[in-house]
Formats: sequence, structure tokens, C-alpha cells
Amino acid sequence: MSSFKLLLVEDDPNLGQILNEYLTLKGYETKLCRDGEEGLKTFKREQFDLCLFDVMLPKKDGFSMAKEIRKEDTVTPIIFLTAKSMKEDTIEGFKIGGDDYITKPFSMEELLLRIQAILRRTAESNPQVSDQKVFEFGSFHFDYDKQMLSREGNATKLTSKESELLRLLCLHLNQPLDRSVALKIIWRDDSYFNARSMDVYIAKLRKLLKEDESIQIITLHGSGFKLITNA
Amino acid sequence: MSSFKLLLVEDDPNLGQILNEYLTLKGYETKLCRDGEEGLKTFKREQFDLCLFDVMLPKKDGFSMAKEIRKEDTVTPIIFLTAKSMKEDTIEGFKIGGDDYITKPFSMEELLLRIQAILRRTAESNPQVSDQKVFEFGSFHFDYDKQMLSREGNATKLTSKESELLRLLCLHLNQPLDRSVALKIIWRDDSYFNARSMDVYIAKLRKLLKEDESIQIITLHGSGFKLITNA
DNA sequence: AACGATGGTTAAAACCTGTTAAAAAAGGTT
DNA sequence: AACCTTTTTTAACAGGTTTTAACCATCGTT
Repeated sequence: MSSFKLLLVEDDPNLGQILNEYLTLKGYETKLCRDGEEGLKTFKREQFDLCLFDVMLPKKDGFSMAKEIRKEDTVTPIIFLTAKSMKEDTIEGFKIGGDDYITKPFSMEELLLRIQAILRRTAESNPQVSDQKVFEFGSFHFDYDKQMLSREGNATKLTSKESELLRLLCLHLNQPLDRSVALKIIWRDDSYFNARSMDVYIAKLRKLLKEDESIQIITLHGSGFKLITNA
Repeated sequence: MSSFKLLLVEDDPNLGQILNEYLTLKGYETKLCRDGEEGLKTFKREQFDLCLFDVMLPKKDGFSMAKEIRKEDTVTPIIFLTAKSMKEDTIEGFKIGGDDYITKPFSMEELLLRIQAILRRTAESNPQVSDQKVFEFGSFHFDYDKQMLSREGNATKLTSKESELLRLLCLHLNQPLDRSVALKIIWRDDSYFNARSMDVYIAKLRKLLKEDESIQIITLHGSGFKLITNA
């Protein structure tokens, strides 16, 4: 699953642009924000694989952003950038749940290596990045690449959105799939209309899956869905 | 939460002992080796959750150890300790597949936080969430995944919140369930309104459970509830 | 007994999801 | 391009779930 998406929040226009260009060049998809509020809003709307926050920022500092993010999301790695190398700061950063702490000035190469070290580790446990293509659940066989769902010989062609959603549900089989995670991954952003669209697709999948009673999509009100099987 | 096991390899007897004592005090199980060969042998013989290697060591330096380990094991996190802060060294460490790099002198607290940051991340990939999904109490059968409560053939569909709360009560069957624990787990925070909401759900569950006289939700005034059975 | 704090109960309000169909957008074909 | 087909989004309404609010009952303390 292609490139990782990074959220950069840096108010210094020079450094921001350099970071952006360098990381883009290295194959990452990046989004650059200029202040903390903008950064947080962007984080909530889109799906990122890693965050790179300057500590001192206008409107909302990097630590405050991290604190807010960690209330809901303990997974996405956060790296702090800072001008000062004060020890209390470093410690504060880790206490909040940061993953690394880099003091300016730093070399781009070191930054890149630290990013890679963290992503290497998270990629393994991140179901979103799994490359599983074929799924078996209940009496169904689902081929994500071919967009085919079959059962007892007869096969149905799925649309792209149906496949994407069913794939995510399958990757989380018997585990919750968060609404906003699915929206961010499949629809690229979590908005009211996309949410309604997703509900329509859940209905379509339920219709397709109802042939097998042992398979169900359970609603987790206010948070998401769960594909369950009791085979 | 079972404790993590760390492999320390440090030739300086002073630092070695300090590290050992400090990390043991912090609840880790540790193994201290004095040189690289001993360290590697120990690593191969036992299972560790994280390695802490001094770079400059007798017999075999930290980088060489890491290289050998990474031939077979790309998972176990490795942190390097070093006296010099030479950039090439840092970069070398990451290239080998290290996870972090700490320059002496460092504070114990910072080291601890870096260890925790890494372990928190690796611990998540452990599926130690094999929680109970199906419960039997009195004459009831409760399937948490399906959100179904059944008794003598007839089944009731529960809502998400009802299921969450009943699950917590079942997990504490005949034991107290603390209000604020339940609130933090299900409602994500313990506030006045959430508390009132929870009371509403306790009432709903009581209504559902009253068919079986041997089952009751007892109020522990000021502290919580207890699901009891006197079958 | 009286008071404040906590919990029980109920119903309405606010919010979220299910469902269906039409509108819009995207993709194929001639 | 113009047409048709399929997919996706938008809209509207119907339901269900959760929270809020108000009022009452009970508990624990003074």
C-alpha cells in the first residue's frame, strides 16, 4: 500500500517548505500546516500515518495538539521538533505520548531515519496497511482485487466503494471499525455527506451478506461498525 | 500487565548497575551483560522485549550485535547508548535497524520515557485482547459481539451502550464494578451527565434482567454496581 | 428529623443510523 | 461529442439510540 502520509505543522515558512520538499522527494505524501489549530483540524479530517509537530507554534503549541490527539488516538506516531533542547521539554513530550523528539538544528537525514524507524514498526501492526487481497468469512469468499464476492458457486461483482468498505471490515473481522477511520481511508475525509454515503454502502453490504445468517454487520452506535462471524 | 524483559549490555560497571537498578525499580525484568559476545549469547538463549546496547563494548560492539540480531529478528526494538554524539554514528545506528539512539549523558527519566514509547507501540501488536465475548449468568445467555441477550429461547437485541455496560458487569460478576471505571471505559470520561446517562442504562438493564429473580444489579451507593447471582 | 448528595424513573430533546429514491458524476461505446 | 450504463452522492423521511432534564426516592451524615 503505497506511500505514507505525514502531517507537518511548522510555522517557520523556510523550514516548513524545506521539510515539505525533502519528504515529498523521499516519497512521502505530506500536508503542511502553519499553526496548531489548522493542524488539529486537518488531523481530524484526514488520515495520517505520522505527525511531525513543531513545539512552539502560533494558536496552539505542539504539545497541546498532541494532548488532544491522544485523547482519541493513541496510535498515530508523533515526533516533536524543537529549537531548545531543554530536558523538561523532552520529558514532557514523551509523557504526552510522543514517539520521538528532535532538536533543531538537525540533519534531514537523521530526521528521515527516525521517521523510517517509527514507520517500520507501526506498519507491521497497522491493519490499514495490510496487503491482504483475499478474504474468507462465513461461507463467503471475497477477492478484493477482482472485486468479487462469492458464495456457493454464485459470484457477485462489487463496486469499488463496496469493495473498499468490505475490505476494511474484513481486516477488522470481529473487531470494531471506526467510522472516521473508514471515512478517512476510503473517502479521504470525514464529513457529513461522506458519512451518509458510507451508511448507504453499509446497507448495500448488509443486503449482500444476509444470505449467510452467521455473518452480520453490527452497528456500534456513535463509533462505527463490526463485521462478526460465529462460524 | 506482565512485565517486560530488557536486555542491557553495558561494560561500564557503574552505569550498568545504575541502569539495572533503576529499570528493575521501574518494574522491568532486566538482564545485564558486560560485553557484546555475552550479550549476543544471552539474546539467543532468552526472549526479550527490548534491547539497550552500549555502542562501544569489549569483544563485540553494539552495532555488530544489532547487525547479527537483525539477520534473524527484525522485530525486537534496539536502543543504542553512546558517549559520542557523532552524527555518522547516529545514522549508522538507524541504518542497522535500531529504534532509538541516546547520547550520554542522559537522564534516567528520559531513557525510561523512550523505552516506554517504544514498548507501548510494540505491545499493541500483541493480541492480548482475547477478551470474553459470551457470558452465561443465571438463565441468561449474553453475546457481546452480537449484542444479543437471550433467555429460554427468546432473544432481545441490545443497543451498543447496553451491551458495553452489561459486558462490564458480567466481567465483574459478583464483584463490584466501580462507577468511574465504567464511565471511563464506556463513556470515555467521568462527568456529571455521563454518570446520569449510565444510571439510565442501569435502569434499562434491570428491566431486561428482571425476568430472572436470581439475577440482580445491586447498587453500591457512592461507588458503583454489582451484578449478582444466587443460583 | 433535616439536609445534601447520590441514585431511580420517566419522557422529551438531540443526535445518529437505516432506507429508499432521485440527482449527479463517472465510465464506456458508438 | 452524444448516448447509455453504472457508480456514487445527495436528499428526505423514518427509526432507533443516547443524552438531557426534571422530579422523586433513598442513603448517609449531622
